[in-house]
Amino acid sequence: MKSEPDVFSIDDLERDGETHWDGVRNYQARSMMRDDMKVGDRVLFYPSNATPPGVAGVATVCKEGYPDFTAWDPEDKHFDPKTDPENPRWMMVDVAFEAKLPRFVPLEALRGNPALEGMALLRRGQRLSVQPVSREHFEEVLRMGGLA
DNA sequence: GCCAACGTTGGC
DNA sequence: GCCAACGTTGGC
Repeated sequence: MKSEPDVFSIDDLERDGETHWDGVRNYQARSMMRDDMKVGDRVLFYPSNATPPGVAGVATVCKEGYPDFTAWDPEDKHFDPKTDPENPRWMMVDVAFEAKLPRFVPLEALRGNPALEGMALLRRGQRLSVQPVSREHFEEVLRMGGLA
């Protein structure tokens, strides 16, 4: 899962313990949070638009897909006037802090590791803020970061 | 700041 | 349903 560090960083997650992953307004990402993510699933926390971008830590899903109520709040940056509270369009999950990686793993290092070939994050033009990661790739990233 | 990639919108 | 215009993402 990607987050811009100016908006919400791994340190913010560590401080808060857990958070609503609100504000996602992309159907593919919405569907993954709604359909695929289960309590206990582990998440790589990726600061995007960072210098450098990369994987900073690990979180776990602690609440499964439910309506992103910020979509109905006209004051919210991600307000969507077209979503119907009776039939919510945007969903989110809650995630809990697990760990910071002892060593931050920059995007450049991910790209340089042949074991990560095929990872969705490394595809050209990949903009999805929520993406699947295979077990093998996940464990490889943890190894690179000095965990497990 | 640039720009490639890609999603969304809206006229037809 | 097509597709041009436009907006956003995000690495560099």
